[in-house]
Amino acid sequence: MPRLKEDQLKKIYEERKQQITLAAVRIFAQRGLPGTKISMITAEAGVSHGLFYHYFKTKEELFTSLVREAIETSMKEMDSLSQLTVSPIEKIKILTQGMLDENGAPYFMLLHRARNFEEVPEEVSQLIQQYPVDVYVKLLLPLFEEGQQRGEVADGEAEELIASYLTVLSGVMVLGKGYVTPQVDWLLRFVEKK
Amino acid sequence: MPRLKEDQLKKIYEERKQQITLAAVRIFAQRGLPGTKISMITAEAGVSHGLFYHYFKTKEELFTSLVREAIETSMKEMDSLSQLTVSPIEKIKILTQGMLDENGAPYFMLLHRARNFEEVPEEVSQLIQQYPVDVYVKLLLPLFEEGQQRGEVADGEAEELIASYLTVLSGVMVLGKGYVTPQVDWLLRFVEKK
Amino acid sequence: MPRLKEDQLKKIYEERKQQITLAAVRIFAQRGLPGTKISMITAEAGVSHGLFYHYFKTKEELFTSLVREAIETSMKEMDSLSQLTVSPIEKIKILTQGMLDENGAPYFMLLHRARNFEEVPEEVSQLIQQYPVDVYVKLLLPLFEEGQQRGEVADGEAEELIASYLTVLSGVMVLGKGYVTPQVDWLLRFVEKK
Amino acid sequence: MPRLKEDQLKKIYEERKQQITLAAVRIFAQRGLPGTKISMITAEAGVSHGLFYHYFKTKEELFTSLVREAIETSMKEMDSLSQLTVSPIEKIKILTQGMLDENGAPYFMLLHRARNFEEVPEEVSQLIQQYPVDVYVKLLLPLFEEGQQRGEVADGEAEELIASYLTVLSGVMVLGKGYVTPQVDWLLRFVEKK
DNA sequence: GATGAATGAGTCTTCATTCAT
DNA sequence: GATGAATGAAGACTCATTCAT
Repeated sequence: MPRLKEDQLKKIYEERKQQITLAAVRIFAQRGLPGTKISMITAEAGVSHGLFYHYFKTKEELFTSLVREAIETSMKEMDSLSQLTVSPIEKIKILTQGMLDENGAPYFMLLHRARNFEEVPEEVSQLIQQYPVDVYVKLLLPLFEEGQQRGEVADGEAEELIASYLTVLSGVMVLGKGYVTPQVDWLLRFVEKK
Repeated sequence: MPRLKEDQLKKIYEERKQQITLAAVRIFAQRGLPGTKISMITAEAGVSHGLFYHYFKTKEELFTSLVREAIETSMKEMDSLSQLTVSPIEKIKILTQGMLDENGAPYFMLLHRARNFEEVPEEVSQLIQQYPVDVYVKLLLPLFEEGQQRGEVADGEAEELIASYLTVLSGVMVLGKGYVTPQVDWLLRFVEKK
Repeated sequence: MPRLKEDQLKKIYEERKQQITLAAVRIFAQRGLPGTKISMITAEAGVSHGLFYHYFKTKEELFTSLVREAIETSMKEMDSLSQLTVSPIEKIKILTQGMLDENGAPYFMLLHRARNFEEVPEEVSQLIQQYPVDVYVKLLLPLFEEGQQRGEVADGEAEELIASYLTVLSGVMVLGKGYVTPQVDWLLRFVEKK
Repeated sequence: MPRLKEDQLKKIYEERKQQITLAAVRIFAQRGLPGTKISMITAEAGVSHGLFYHYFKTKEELFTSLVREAIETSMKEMDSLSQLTVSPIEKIKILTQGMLDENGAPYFMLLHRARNFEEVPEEVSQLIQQYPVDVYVKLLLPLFEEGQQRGEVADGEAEELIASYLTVLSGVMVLGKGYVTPQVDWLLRFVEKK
């Protein structure tokens, strides 16, 4: 029988896993799947490379689970906008700020990499196909349409407007250091009426 | 006719080199340096992998020379804007169109990869440091200032506006397939006055 | 265009492949799949470990193909007995000699390992299930029945006799060095009448 | 009652050790030394892998001690034949039955593996050299010679006959599942006179 | 005694690069 | 110039072993 309570073991397990996961997100985001070596992740996490395999089956498996997580998180965040009790344009502002947030960036970067570049595991390809940009567009459609009715959001084909705006936001997010991040208010020019 | 023969050989040499280079740009742009295998390049170019080394010393060397070329080309293009005899906002439109041009995209992608991600050869790091985004900003500054004076371009700190716009354009370019590419006129909202 | 004729390349390719294969058979037979390291095979074959992967996809793939080959060869050999124009007991003697033959032993050892021991690739398990000992028994049944009718072969349930004899022969073959190989005439006592 | 407690601990110790040992014999016999992972043994024994190292220093040490045990047991069994008060051929029958006994098989398999295959620890090699098949032959020689004198055992060079018979029995034993185990009476044909 | 987290040596495998032809 | 056989450094992954709890 173990001296350590099951709880304690569980806690250690989850903490270590989280620790490695966080390191992995950062490095995957920066270097991509083929550019990321296990040794980079474990060095960043401060553990031995052997421990990686105590927690994850393969590099690909971890990458895949991170992409899955990123999709879920981004869907949830966009969805949660509808709960807020502010005007549409305010919601769009919040969305914009959220997407430019430093902390979220690595996840978006991951998605970007999964979506466009590189050799990715089959499962990632499938996930990406299941959640094309279009899904986000549909999710945001009511918000933008309401904004148009209220005269807050620029007229025109709402779906294209949303898709274009998401492209811009994603692009900005993906670039990261080396580029100047535009002010939120400037970015909103793309969608504001007049 | 040894002369003729020499010319022919030279021509074949250049053609082959170009053939491999074009393949390399595409694949480097899509997969990055570590994600690109020599075999991918040579397969795409339709030659044996051994031949690669007749034309290039190493994978890194090719990557580096492509980055150098990309920098030169982009500098030249921006510079050439000043020769045109159209209004500032028109020039910015042309710039925008140029950057979104399909053909140019791979080069920009390459630059993007060199600028942000991945392990790159030392020489590439140096090139990138010599040509930060700021250099482009300075290059475009007269154009935007003139635009502001004429009331065509949005007010505000011109350098930040340029840098931000370049971020937006670069971001859009980098995303590629999987995202909706915004229309040029729509993108111009970011810099247009009113 | 290659300087070497396609034939020559093909020849080199086949020779090298054969060279590695032979080394592999010996070592797999002696050490089994998990006991065989790629470095052992390539050292025995006198090539670099990298070359192994020029000719084979994985260690498992090679093992599998060898098992397949072993099955085919053994089936063919038993089948070819029926072509001979000698008495049944003579054929059984030839079979016995053939199975004890040093050269064939590694292949049988391989089959034995695949049949009984060790972790083997899924495909090997399937092959082994498709070709149980029973298949050999059926193949030899006419031969033994004719022998019984002629009074050359011991009476009794022919199928069990064959199966038992194959067990004995396989066992002897599998043991190899460290044990005394029984004389063929002595082994024939198991099946000879009286 | 520290005394009682000590006894109990000792008992638990021995039981656990036995439990792991039994699991190890089975798996070593089936998979060989390199094919056996500590985790397989501990899973089979139903304990954590860490516990293995409370009872054994290394995998090799356990394997070696098992081989030693197998040698001792087999020597003892053959030796005990001479105590019996039955005819030589009866004794040979008992020997045969003993060797085919399911329970003993794993030990013989172990010996077989140690004798022929695989990478074994230096100490095992030495044990095997100290107890070649020849030792068993010498042990059984009086028995077979008596059998020949009585006309129960086939004529001929007794030592070769014994060695050959041991080969046959060992072979049958080693094959295990997948093969038909011959009946004892049928195997005796090999040594019986007539 | 017992557990499982942690480590690192050893293998498998990939792939950039060289080189004989 | 062109090819593909050959090499070996580097990276992914496994697993025996240690050790804190």
